[in-house]
This record gives sequence, C-alpha cells and structure tokens, in this order.
Amino acid sequence: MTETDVPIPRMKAHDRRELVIESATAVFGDYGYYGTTTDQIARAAGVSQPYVVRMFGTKEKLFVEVLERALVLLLGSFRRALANDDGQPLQRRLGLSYVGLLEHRGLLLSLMHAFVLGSDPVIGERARQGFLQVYEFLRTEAGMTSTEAGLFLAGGMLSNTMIGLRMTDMDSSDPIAHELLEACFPEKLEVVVELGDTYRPDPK
Amino acid sequence: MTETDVPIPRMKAHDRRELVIESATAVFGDYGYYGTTTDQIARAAGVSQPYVVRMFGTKEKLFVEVLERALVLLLGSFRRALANDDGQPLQRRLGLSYVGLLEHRGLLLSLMHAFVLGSDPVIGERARQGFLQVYEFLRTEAGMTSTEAGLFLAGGMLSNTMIGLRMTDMDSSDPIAHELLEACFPEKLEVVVELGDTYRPDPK
DNA sequence: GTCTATACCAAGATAGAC
DNA sequence: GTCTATCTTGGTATAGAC
Repeated sequence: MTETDVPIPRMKAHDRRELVIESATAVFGDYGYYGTTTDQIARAAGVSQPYVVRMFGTKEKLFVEVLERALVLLLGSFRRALANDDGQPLQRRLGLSYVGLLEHRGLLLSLMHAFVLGSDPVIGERARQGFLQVYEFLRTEAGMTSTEAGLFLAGGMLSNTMIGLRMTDMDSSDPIAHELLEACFPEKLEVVVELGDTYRPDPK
Repeated sequence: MTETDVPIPRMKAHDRRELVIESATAVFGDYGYYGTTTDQIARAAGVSQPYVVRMFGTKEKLFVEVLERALVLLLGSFRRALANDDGQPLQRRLGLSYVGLLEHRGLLLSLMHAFVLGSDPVIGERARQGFLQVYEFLRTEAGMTSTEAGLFLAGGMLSNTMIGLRMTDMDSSDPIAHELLEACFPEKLEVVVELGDTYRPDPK
C-alpha cells in the first residue's frame, strides 16, 4: 500500500475524464461528430484509442457529454455575465461573454455541429433541448422580449458560422472579408480575432 | 444504330447527374459531409453506389458540386427576388426568397454543414468563398449597408440552425418552442412550417 | 451508361494483460 | 487506470462485364 506502487503517471479518473472531454470538444469542433475519430481524440488527449471508448462506452455517448458540458459552460457564462452588472447594457455583456467562450477551443463549434444534426435521434433531441434551454434563459432570466432574444440568437449563430468558416484566419487580407467581420462582431472584433488565433493549427 | 439497342431505362448523362446531385443534396443536408455515405446517396437516387463514385470521382468532389450548385441556386433566387420588385421592402423579398429555398430539400442545410467545416482545406476554402460571395451580393447588388447585410445574414444563419435542429417538426407542442419559431421567422412562419414538413421522413 | 463483384482500408469496439 | 493486440464492420474506390 505504499505510494511507490504506482510508477506510471496516472491521473484520478475524474481529471482524465475532464481532459478527454476537453480534447474531444476541440476535435469535434473541427470535424463534427461523424468527421471525428476516437483515435484523433485519443491522440489529442495523450491516451490510447481503446481507452477513450472504454471511458465513455461509445463515441456517441462521448459526444453527448461534450454537448452537455458545452451547454453547462455556456449558460454558466451567461449567468455570470448577467449577475455581474458593470453598467454596460445587457446585450453587450452577454455578447462579450459569448465571445469569451472562444477561449474554450471547439466549444461553440461542437454546439453548432450538434445543432445541424437534428435528424439524429439522440444527438438531435439533446441539441433541440439545449437550444430551447438557451432561449428560455434569455426570455426568463435575462428578461429579453422574444424579438430581442431572437436577434441575440441570430447574432450568435452568425458568429458561430464565421468561426466555423475560419473567417478570422483570413482577416487583414481581403477588404470585404474584413468588413464582414466588423459587421458581424460590432465592437468585439479585436477580441474575436485574438481568440480566433488559437484555432490556427489543426493538421488532421 | 436502332433505338431498340437500348433496352434498359437509361437517362442522358446530364439528367442522371442532376438527379444524383439533387439526391446528394438531400442526404448531405441530413447527415453532413462525413456522416453521409455514397451508398445512401446512391439509394436515394436509385442507382448503384459505384456509379455515384464513377460519376464524380470522389465523395469530396461530389460534395463540392453540391455546394457549388447550392450557391448558384441561392444567388439566382436572390437575384430574381431583387429584380422582381412587388412593392414589398427588399429585406422581406429576400427573406421570403430565402425561405422558399426550403423547397430544395437539404440545400440550405448542406450549405450550413459546409460552413462549419472551415478547417477542411478544400471544402472550407470553397465555403468561405461562397459565404463572401453572398455577402458581396447583399452589399453590392442589393445595396445594403454592412450593418443591414450583417443582420440579414444573422437571420439566415438562425433560420438554418432552426431547420437543422428540426425545430419546425415540434411546432404546436411546446409553447416556448412555438414562440421561438415565431421570433425567428417573423411573418413567415406558415411558409416555413409548411415547407419544413417535407423534412419529416428520413430513415437512415 | 450502368451494374456486380470485390479489394482495401479505416474506424469503433472488445479482450485481456499489466 | 491504462495499454497492446485484434476482431468486425462498413465504406470508398477499382475492375471489368454488359
């Protein structure tokens, strides 16, 4: 029962699990559910492929966990922005909070991939539910009107799309692209471009 | 050289090709690029799987064709709406035109899947280009300001997301869901729900 | 122009050792 | 708790007949 019984660097189950989910989020964000390999995820997390499957049972279950965690983080971030009234208008606080989520690599993109997979019986169901949850938050907790909430969501979906398109990578070159970016992220461009930088390297 | 040399129902190459692209659009719309099988497409088009590959070389090339055709149809539809001035405000004409594209099963969703695959060297490149093309249309031909164009695109991306989520399928049940749909498609709900109906059956 | 048969590979999952 | 080896399936692509 001495501690030296354990020579190889192991982690507590929970930590490894978190690590794998985080890596999975990043990869799923790039290639989507079907486009992502459990092996890619394993390599990103520095563990073996069978172990990834072992931990979550199936790739699908893992994706659902990623999706669920993304929603938790998203709503958590919104709630914090809501509580943290710094005098700025609500829309802006929430918007910045949203953009701040770019720090979590793949988080918003994994969500987006899920949103567009509504035909899938299990992923689609969870995705619908999650989207509604966000809408409900905006209406009930944030006190937006349905129109305001719709506009806010629309902006969010446009952001996600631009991130998915890796538009932030081609910034300064094309003047039209640059104008589009500015139109899409009013007053937040610098933040977005900076955070978007993290998205650069991803050799398959 | 008699016509009876050809007993089995063949089509002109061009027509078959069109048919396959259309079927592919529908399936890609449901499951995305990676999630779609060339065999699914083949069955949807009523031809053999190898023949699909034969016609387009690779699955990737086929997807790019689908993407390109979708953009052509989208811009065509917009140009028609622009030219067809019936007194309604431009935003509304374009919006209705956009929603009308739901008639082409999978068209908007295939676009959406492409948009979120920006990390892919070939698909991503084409997708970025296409998105910019649309933005440029709104700014130049439709004469929108950058803000107007941004808002319009945002609405479009939200629509796509709701379609992808199959939100229109759960209409009347949940009151919140219904409110969300109305907020998302102002004055167009009936059209959307009606056209969205076509999306129901899709057994994998 | 279109099919059948099939080669070939990649990916998810399982078994079992350490 | 984590790995190596491996089974199994399914999917893209090719060959070649009709």
